[in-house]
Amino acid sequence: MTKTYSPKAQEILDAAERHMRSGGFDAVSFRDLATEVGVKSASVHYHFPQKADLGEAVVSRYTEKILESLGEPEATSIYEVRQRLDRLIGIYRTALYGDDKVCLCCMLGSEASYLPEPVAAKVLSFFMQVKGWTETAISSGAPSVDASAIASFMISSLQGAMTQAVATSDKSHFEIAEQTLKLWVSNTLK
Amino acid sequence: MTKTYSPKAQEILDAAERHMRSGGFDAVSFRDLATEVGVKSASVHYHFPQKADLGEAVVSRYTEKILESLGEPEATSIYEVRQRLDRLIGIYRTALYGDDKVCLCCMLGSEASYLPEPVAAKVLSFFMQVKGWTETAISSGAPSVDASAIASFMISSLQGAMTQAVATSDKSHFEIAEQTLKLWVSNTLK
DNA sequence: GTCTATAATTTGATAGAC
DNA sequence: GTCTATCAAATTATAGAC
Repeated sequence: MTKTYSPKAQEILDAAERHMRSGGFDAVSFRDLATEVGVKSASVHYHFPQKADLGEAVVSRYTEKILESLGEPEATSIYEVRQRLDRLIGIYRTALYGDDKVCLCCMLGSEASYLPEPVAAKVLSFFMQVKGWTETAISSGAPSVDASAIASFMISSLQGAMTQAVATSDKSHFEIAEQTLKLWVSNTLK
Repeated sequence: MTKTYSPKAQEILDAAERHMRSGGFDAVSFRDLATEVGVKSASVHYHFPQKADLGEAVVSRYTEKILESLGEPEATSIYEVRQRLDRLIGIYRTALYGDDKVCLCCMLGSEASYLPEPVAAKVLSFFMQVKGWTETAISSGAPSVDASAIASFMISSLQGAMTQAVATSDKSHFEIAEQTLKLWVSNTLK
């Protein structure tokens, strides 16, 4: 079901994703994208007729990338659950440390009510899938805990830590969240 | 040091704040604001010549509102620390439940690198002041804990919970964060 | 796939009358 | 303080040639 894109379309998606992560949906313009990838804006419209199409494509591709790098969620022990949760943390860590930006759906999630409906739907889908992955990881290796609540809280904390880190140009907020969550998880899982 | 605004200027600030909370800085336009408050766009420019002026004013006023409603931070016991932290939680709760939107600096914080520099500075100031208030609340009533880390983590979690709640139209993410944080705080303060 | 050309709209912003 | 009038620039988007 994964759509494939030509190299140029991928360049466009890369640029669009960067801009959306910096300033939100309105921060991407067809002309700017075109200039950045070395074509004219009409060519960008050829690949993605409407801006909502572009938004959907960016979010879908992003969701696939993330789920792929998360890998299989199933765990067979509490030790493995912790390993899976470390992967989740790593996703956010990579986003923040790699680009000094908030992650895509952290940005677009805040703007949900402002987005074209199909884009908002993709953003919702991202959150459902990431939370689903996390729940599966927890409940498969630690069946007696409230996997849904733990997943929700971890995603909340990691996302907010990224936002605070970007807002203040101080990544220690993320370090604190990571440390605190790991300790909290090991006290919570049993 | 608090600037005062005419009733019309306040209406403009109210409308601008709403739009910024929905879709970020770019989601407010002078014409839309003007229509909403019943004047022409030139009149909005009279009150706030540049868009950055408007942004600064919105964030400054917001910061003052929040700090005023937080009240005095000093606590004389762990019980009082918990009361102060409940007020902090209440700020975010009110923002989410009152308007179904993320709080202002949650939105603008993510966009920090995209904002006009003076606006970004005001957003940074918001975070410093709210974190400072929280640190004072904790350290005054519970001197032996790491107030800075607790403050950072609470703000991260509350903000991320709001984002997740807005992105998924599901406020239970906030309820979970609130519950979890309260339990975590009572285990952490001693 | 990419281009030129262009349309229709919106944007931030200013000058000057009332 | 608000208005009319206007501007230059930027925006999304389309038609049609190559």
